[in-house]
Amino acid sequence: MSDLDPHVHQPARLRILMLLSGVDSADFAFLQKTLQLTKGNLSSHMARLERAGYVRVTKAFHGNMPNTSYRLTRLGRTRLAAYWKAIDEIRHGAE
Amino acid sequence: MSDLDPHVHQPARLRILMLLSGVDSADFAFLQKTLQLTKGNLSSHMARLERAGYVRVTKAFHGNMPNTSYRLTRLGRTRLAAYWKAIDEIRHGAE
DNA sequence: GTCTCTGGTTTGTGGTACAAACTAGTATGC
DNA sequence: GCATACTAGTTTGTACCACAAACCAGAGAC
Repeated sequence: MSDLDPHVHQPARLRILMLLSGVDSADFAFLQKTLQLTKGNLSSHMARLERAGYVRVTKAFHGNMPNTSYRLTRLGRTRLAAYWKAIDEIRHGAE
Repeated sequence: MSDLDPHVHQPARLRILMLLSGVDSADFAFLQKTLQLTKGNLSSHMARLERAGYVRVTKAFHGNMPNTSYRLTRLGRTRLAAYWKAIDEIRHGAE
């Protein structure tokens, strides 16, 4: 009975992870705009995902402007897949 | 973008609702045993689901022993279905 | 200069999941 | 009958966490 990873099982983070799983990399502004999260909220979710090792953060400057971008790690990808598997088990009664 | 109902989007409650969706009615002891929750935890989840109108509680006596049983309401059933729909949207990028 | 905008992080608060402690009553020794 | 243990739950306390508001720092506009 594989349990639902609490890092993934949270609406905002699930969306973040799904988005990242399709784009190779995305920056803070893009994530905030597409997911409609407040900056503070997004910031703390990303910090959490980073601490958990699910995303890698890259801070750089575009011209003079700071820019933070995120990419899913292999671990993050694995855990996301495992999450969907666990969801399917709950949904379809697998053991 | 239908959001994930927080009453449903919680591991224990999701399991409870899925279990109830398949059995017409189940009592406290059965839920506790099959879902491996502590009594306190199960009690508060059920109280929450009742307050939300997702389950109906029936208290009765079996012989001399008190017995509390739960059944999914129509609302609960609807919301559970909506939850899976919302999950699918996140999973498959529907709008 | 100073005002405002971009790009975030830190802080405070309210809500909540959880288990431990408790309550209420029932069966079981002895 | 009196205590001991078990059934069937509920209440309470704690620790965590999601969220937004407030904050910080630099950049461009005027």
